[in-house]
Amino acid sequence: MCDFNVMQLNPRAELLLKTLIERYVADGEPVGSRTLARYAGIDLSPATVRNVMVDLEEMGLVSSPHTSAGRVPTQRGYRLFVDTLLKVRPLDEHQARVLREELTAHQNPQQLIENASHLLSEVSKFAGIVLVPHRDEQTTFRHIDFLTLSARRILVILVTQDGRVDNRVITVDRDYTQSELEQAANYFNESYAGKLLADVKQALVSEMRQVGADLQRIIELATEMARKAFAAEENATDELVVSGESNLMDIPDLGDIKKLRKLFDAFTAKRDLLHLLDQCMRVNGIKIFIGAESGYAALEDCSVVTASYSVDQRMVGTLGVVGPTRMPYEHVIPIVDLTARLLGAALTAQSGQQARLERSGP
Amino acid sequence: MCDFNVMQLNPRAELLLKTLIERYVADGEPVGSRTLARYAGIDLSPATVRNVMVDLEEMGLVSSPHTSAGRVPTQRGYRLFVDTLLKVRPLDEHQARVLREELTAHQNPQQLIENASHLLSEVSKFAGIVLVPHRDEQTTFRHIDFLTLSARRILVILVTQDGRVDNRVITVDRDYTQSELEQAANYFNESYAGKLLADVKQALVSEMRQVGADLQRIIELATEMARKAFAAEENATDELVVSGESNLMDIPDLGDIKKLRKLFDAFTAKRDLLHLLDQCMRVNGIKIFIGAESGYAALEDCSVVTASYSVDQRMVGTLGVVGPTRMPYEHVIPIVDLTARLLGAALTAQSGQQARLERSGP
DNA sequence: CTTGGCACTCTTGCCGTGAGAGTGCTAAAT
DNA sequence: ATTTAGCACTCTCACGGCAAGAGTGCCAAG
Repeated sequence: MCDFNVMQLNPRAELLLKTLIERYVADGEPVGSRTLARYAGIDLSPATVRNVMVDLEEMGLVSSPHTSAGRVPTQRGYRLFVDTLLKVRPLDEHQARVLREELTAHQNPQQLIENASHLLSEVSKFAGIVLVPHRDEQTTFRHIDFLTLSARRILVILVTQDGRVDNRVITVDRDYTQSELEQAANYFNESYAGKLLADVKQALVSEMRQVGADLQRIIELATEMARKAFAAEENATDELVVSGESNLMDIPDLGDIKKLRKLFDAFTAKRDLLHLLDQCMRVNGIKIFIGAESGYAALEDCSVVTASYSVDQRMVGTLGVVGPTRMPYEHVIPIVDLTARLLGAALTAQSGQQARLERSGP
Repeated sequence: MCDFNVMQLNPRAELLLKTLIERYVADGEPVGSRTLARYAGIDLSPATVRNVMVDLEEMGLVSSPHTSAGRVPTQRGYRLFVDTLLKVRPLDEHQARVLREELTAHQNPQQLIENASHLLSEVSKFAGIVLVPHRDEQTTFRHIDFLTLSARRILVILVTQDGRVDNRVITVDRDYTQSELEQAANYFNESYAGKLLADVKQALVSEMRQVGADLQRIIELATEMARKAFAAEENATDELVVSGESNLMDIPDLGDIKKLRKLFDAFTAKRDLLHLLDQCMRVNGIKIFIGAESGYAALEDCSVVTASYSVDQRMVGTLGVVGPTRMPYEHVIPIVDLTARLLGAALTAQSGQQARLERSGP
């Protein structure tokens, strides 16, 4: 009869829904027809407003907790609101300055990521999350070091082009001298610097057959270790940096300790969040998950506002804010948006400078 | 009149206090004279028990929340309990095995630390914490790498003897070629491997004056960078790894969201916890802070059970469990104790193997 | 020193009540 | 046809009283 996806509201109903959500987001209390009439700035009697309310209720945009309470927005109501009614406020100049000052290129990637997460939570007053996908396809090899820790345990330090440092211990089948290891590292660093990690692996496989006997030993060694190091790299869960979780404890909407607990467990487990953010990677611009839309039980009373950030026009990660469904979207959206831009810019500045340096280098 | 520190309880009072605490820890409800009489396994009437209770109450060991509730232990009651009445149960064999299997030497130090923290929370069902002090005096230099990220930003990778890898970006005053940087790194690695970080710094200062002109440049460069890297290292807050915070949300004693919030903020801020754990470093064996004894407001309704762990007979860090004051101490203590031993052993095994390896090395 | 008895206190849950808020409906007004 | 006023109705919430239950404190007897 009436298709919800293309449902049309008359301007008055829109205005009322909009102010209803604004009021509800502001005080967290069901809003009645009288207050709504007053705040909408329209000259209507409460009775008329009530008539509109039953329409909105039929459309599933609002609901009343009980007979004699006001109305609250439903999930679908929020959805329509953010999709069509929301006017994003320009970001408060003070907050914008804080973000701009803190997210400068004078930090290494890890620091930048953590900073972005921290700032998201600080400025939004909710929890900030930043996803850093570690993908072979996207990372280029820069430098490797092998250090013996004990008899057959070797510390491998892997540096990628963008300055990320990763290290892990691998166990090998026989003893190697430090000088063997150094030769292997040198070989790696000279042959493969600047190549994609994936290509490095490829190359290693084919090289195994072609190379002369003198190099054979070193390559063999390097391959064994690199295979292990890279294999681990491949399986490594993407990194998720979460900040300001405890902000969520002040939110009365999540007052129920059990909900909070589920949410915190989700932050610890990270799996669901990773998956969610991963989906956002493809989308350009802001993406908003309201309540259960995310599909994860732990987030059912939350909304997640995300944006992807790009380095050199290439999307490399996602960041966002997790807060209660009743959050000031018009406020949170520009925060997430600006943070994504700034983080992207800061990371781009680094990789850009670096690329330039290498093109003109020796 | 009566000195609380040397107060003597007759055996019966001791027994009653002990069972009172055991009961209270078990159900979290004030225990009355009737139940107490029953559980103490002693043949006394409730009335007699009540008489003892007033004595204990006068000594400040128990208190009643209101007239017609049973008694609950006070902080001082817990203190006396853990000091003199507590019989530590041997650790459940299953749990002990889990710990032993997980804390093996086949992990790098970072992994070991995180694992220990995770296990502490997993097994105790409270929050686990591990302090990893980064101290120049205790860390020995192993290896350094310099990589240019962009014009004047250099990525310094510092590896310490125990396999910890640290990296940071430093900004320098003029451009350096990669080969200059390599020379500098080589100089460092050959001259200072195995020395204490503190000594390395010392040496650098004096060396500046003695060295010939050809090396001068490199040393100058190296010094500049190392000074920055080490300076940062010095200021770096010690590392604190916290796990299983969300376990605390299930504890009804901390039901008050505000308390929980304070506690979580403490985990994030880490400052107070660091300080507390730092104090424990000096003490051998288990140390227990009950309620406000720690002196930090955030921990006022918590107890902290800690133990230091040692590498090669030298205490290098502290670990422990944060939980409600009403916790099963006899259960938590052996967990913390064993974890500290195992972590120490695992770390020692690595450094030991390594020391042996180096002595016999080239 | 221990015990039984008893009055007393305090919490907890329950119920009813009344005020307040807001609705839904209907009939009148525009 | 839309808007409005009026009114009965419903539901929540806070309050107070009340009875049951638990446990104490004290006293006097064993």
